[in-house]
Amino acid sequence: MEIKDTIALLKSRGYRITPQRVAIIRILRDHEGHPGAEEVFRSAIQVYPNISMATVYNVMEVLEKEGIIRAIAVSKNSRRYDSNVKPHGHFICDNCGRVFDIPMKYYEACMKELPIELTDFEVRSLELIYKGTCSDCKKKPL
Amino acid sequence: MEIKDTIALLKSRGYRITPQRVAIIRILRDHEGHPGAEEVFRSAIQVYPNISMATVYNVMEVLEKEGIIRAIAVSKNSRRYDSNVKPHGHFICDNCGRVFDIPMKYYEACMKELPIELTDFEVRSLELIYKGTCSDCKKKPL
DNA sequence: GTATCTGCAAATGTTTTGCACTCCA
DNA sequence: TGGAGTGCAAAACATTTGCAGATAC
Repeated sequence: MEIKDTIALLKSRGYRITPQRVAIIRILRDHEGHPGAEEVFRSAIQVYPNISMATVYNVMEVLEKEGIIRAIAVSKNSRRYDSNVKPHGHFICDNCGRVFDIPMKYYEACMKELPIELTDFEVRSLELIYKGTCSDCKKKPL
Repeated sequence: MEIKDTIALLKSRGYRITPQRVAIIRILRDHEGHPGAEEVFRSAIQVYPNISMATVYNVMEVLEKEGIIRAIAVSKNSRRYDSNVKPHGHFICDNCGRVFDIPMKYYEACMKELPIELTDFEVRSLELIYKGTCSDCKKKPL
């Protein structure tokens, strides 16, 4: 999604367009991988030296709630964000922590596979998470 | 798996069989749902009033490492444990936090669906996580 | 006997909160 | 101008760690 479309969406939902929010949206769009809050903060502070982690978390929460980004629970205490909200899976390397996108062929099928007794459930998201060791980490002896 | 088999397995891997470990294994076997560390602790303390959270975490880590249980990242700071290690997915209710087991028909297929550029990756686990609202929570107005 | 395990308390790291100030609409 | 948003510092929270003493084998 274009930055101006994201901003228009937020505006239409009653959010104020602050420079910090715009900066973070831009950072996420320009970021290659799957940054965590800390990483977003480090980029944001270059633009707004006074920005705080609280604001980063605040903005990320808004963006997630509005479906503009997706949060990935990588491990016990660390979440990463993905600005690609189209259905796909993730491979998380237990060693280096990097996150890789994986296609998700069976998305539609998985969305329909809730057993009968759970038909009243409302599914809002579906996550497919592979964990293991990436090829780079496999090469390193330790 | 039978309790005595679990114990035999741990013993064969060089772990000591302490009464705390046996108690926790028993608690997990008797537990219906998907308890968190706190819940396991509350049960364990009935049997061993001196047991500490550190021990619970220690035991859970051993059990997870040895493939006896599975950890599920429910949300930012909360993990649940599942003593059913056969491939299946989970539905997590965003409202009440309960975890429901979901069959996973495409497990084998998903395990094989890594794209060519990721063929050197070693997959150790696969998680399918549905999130949304369970039927009970949908009934309650708020 | 001794290396592993436990229990305690303190530390860690991430995320959240309270509150005064700021600034977008 | 007024209320949503920010920044700060402190709090909250689950989880981890260091270490002395206990204990399985």
